[in-house]
Amino acid sequence: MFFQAIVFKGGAALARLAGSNGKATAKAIHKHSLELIARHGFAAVSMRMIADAVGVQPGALYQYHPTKQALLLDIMQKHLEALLKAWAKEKESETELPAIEALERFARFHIRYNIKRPDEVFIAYMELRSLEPEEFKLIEELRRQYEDELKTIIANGIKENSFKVEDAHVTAMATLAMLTGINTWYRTGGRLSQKKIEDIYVNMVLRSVGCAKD
Amino acid sequence: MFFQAIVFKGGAALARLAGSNGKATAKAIHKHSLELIARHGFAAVSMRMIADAVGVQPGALYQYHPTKQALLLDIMQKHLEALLKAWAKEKESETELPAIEALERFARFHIRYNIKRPDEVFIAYMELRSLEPEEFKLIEELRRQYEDELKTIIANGIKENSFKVEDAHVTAMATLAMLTGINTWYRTGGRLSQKKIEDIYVNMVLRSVGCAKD
DNA sequence: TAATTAAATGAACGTACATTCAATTAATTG
DNA sequence: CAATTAATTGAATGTACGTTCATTTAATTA
Repeated sequence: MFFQAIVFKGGAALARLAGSNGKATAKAIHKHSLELIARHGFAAVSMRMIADAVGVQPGALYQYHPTKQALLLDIMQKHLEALLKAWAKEKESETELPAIEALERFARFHIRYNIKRPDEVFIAYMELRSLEPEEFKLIEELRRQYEDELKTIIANGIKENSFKVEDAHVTAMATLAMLTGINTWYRTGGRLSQKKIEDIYVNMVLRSVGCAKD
Repeated sequence: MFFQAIVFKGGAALARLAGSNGKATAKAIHKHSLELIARHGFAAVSMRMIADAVGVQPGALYQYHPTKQALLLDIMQKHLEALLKAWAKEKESETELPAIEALERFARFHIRYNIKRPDEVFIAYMELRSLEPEEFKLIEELRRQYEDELKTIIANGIKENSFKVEDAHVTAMATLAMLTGINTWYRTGGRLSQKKIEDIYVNMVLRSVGCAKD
């Protein structure tokens, strides 16, 4: 007993001496698993890899999430809820905008938000298949809520005769795919400024619904 | 020896009796791994799962691909090469089309081709990260070739003054993202016919480059 | 400070993984 | 049909996986 207590120093303390953090805060786990899962995919990331990145033993992770899957669900859910909340806040400034301006505002919001959180966006789209049916339903519902925001804007534009569009749902899906696709090629410090890219996309979106800006 | 030969019947024969195929043709392996990888992701699919689907023992797969990764590379490479070949054939009918018509032709081709091969498209996009750097370069080069086809069409449209577009590259990326995104929501037998969907998207694409059709 | 609760460790469990290989079976060829 | 080559099996190898847990360490509370 006595000897053991002296000889086997606490692993966290040793890890800290070796440069690791050794503090498995929920925030640190979230941050590191986000990066690892975005880079390698959920199935290719092990709890050991996450633990290493956090600077902790694998077992410590189970203080925060009961399973590996629960960790993934947490990442996706937090992302989508934050996205919805951010959009709700954006909306509340001016509630009754004409459809054209509402669409532009949505497009700019979506681009900015997604460019700032490429890992979350990628995971929320790519790892749906790693969820259990029940978890999947939960995430799909949040995603649907967000898509509905755009669908409503487009439907309003049709009603107002601002947009010449055949189908609000298909148009919303096409628009979202286009906007979200920025993440596949955009890198900070590239040829074009973020503002410039934003303008190009907004222009394309507005034109594609039949209301050219220029 | 003698007894063994009688008692332990060839596994392939037994599998065949049990309803499985037991013939690991390259085609069968390709087909089943395509489906499995598209559904579960490369990292989540084991050689055992593929072997089961084909109706064969895992070891038999190694007659056709030296590693699991080589199998993935084969799927992606075959897909992109077939895509490029199909587009080359589509082009050869009428070589010097006006940019507007060339863009419409490309859009329709892309939609049709991708809707017919959702698994290949999904894998070629999603599993890039599962490749080694050298393999990645190979696939990226094929993808770049395809993207360049659209970029050239758009650049020609700018030269001809048919398109009002700020940046050929960004416009090409945005257009491809929009078109490819159909696969995320399209299901055969849905509310809209394939022709209708095609028309809606072509309309949006043409409008987005500043040349409305109607 | 003492008692209590929370967090982290290190080692282990059983399972599944990609891959290999000698032996067997099937297919091809002369 | 005999000889040869190719394909497949079944079993094994070593590794890594998610998760558990008694024990130790740290943090909180009284």
